[in-house]
Amino acid sequence: MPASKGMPPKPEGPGERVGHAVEQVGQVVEQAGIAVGQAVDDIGGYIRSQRESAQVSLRQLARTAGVSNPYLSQIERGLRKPSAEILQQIAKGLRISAEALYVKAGILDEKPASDVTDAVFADPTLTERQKQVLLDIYQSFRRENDKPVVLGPSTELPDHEE
Amino acid sequence: MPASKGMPPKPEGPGERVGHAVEQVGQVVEQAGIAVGQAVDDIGGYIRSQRESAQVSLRQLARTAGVSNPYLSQIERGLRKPSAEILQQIAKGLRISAEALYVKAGILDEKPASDVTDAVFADPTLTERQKQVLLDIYQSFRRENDKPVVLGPSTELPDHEE
DNA sequence: GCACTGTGCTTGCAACAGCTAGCGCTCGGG
DNA sequence: CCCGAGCGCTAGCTGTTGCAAGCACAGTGC
Repeated sequence: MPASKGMPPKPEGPGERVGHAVEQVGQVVEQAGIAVGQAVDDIGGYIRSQRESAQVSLRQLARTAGVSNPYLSQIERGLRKPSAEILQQIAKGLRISAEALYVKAGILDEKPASDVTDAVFADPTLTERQKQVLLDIYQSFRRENDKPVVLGPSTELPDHEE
Repeated sequence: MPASKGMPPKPEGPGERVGHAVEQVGQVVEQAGIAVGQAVDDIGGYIRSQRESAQVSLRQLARTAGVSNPYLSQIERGLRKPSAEILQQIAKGLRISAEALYVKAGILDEKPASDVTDAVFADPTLTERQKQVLLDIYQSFRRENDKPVVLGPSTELPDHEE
């Protein structure tokens, strides 16, 4: 495999034997990359999965997050270890909480689990109607997540358009 | 004042007039340092005050925290900006929560005292974006409850009295 | 064919984080 | 006096982070 800049070459080699060899080398390299990513608690893979489920390109996220797109690419592939400030910016671009990324990056402990329904009912700052509305939305979100992946993008697209 | 390494020289100059001038220059320098520290939300000053109230020397804290003592000195004086990992180590040495230092450093928002927020963040059945949407609605409901006149007294006043 | 726009990635570099080696100073003991 | 232990800090160095410039590739329209 020749050293090429930019996109990796297509696996369509000139001959089948060469092509098979190229594919095997590529798999070894990919597995090494995955091992590196997992060694840092896979924050890069998590960012990529969030980005893909939001159907946003790497460049678009880099722009909304305010980081360079090569650097975001390196982060997603586990080649670099971003600071908390960068994670904060990426979270802003993904419209998720920075805390979620901090937990994945290992700089913040995951909060103990507690029940949303009980907490909403017990909250003294909400009216009863507001509690019901919140819980209706909560339940509909959970129903969406119980459905097959086919229904996932259809709910995500309206948010993406906003 | 000659350029000296290590500790600053004692203000006991050879003459009173010289001594007074040295003190005034020293105060100006100190005030400039304080301004720099405040520009980064005074995480350095906060660490120093925690260390002093624990009656621990800079070297002792550096040792228990596992960071170099010159670096801890620079952090306290606002000359360097520590990463979250270093803050985590310093928090361990001070026996305080890392979250407290993250908040001071500006990489973590101070948590609203709410069980609902915790519960939503911890819920494994929601995606990160759904969590954020739910919490945005929750916060806007609470803001509405701060202005009962807007939504009409018939729904708000009974709950408000409770 | 071409040019254009978009995609994700490579490469090299500057700035910064964090460290080591060492400084001057204070204090206490011999 | 000396020495040792402790104090906080300076200066120089190395490795890492985050970036800009640029690459190859894919898709679209003329």
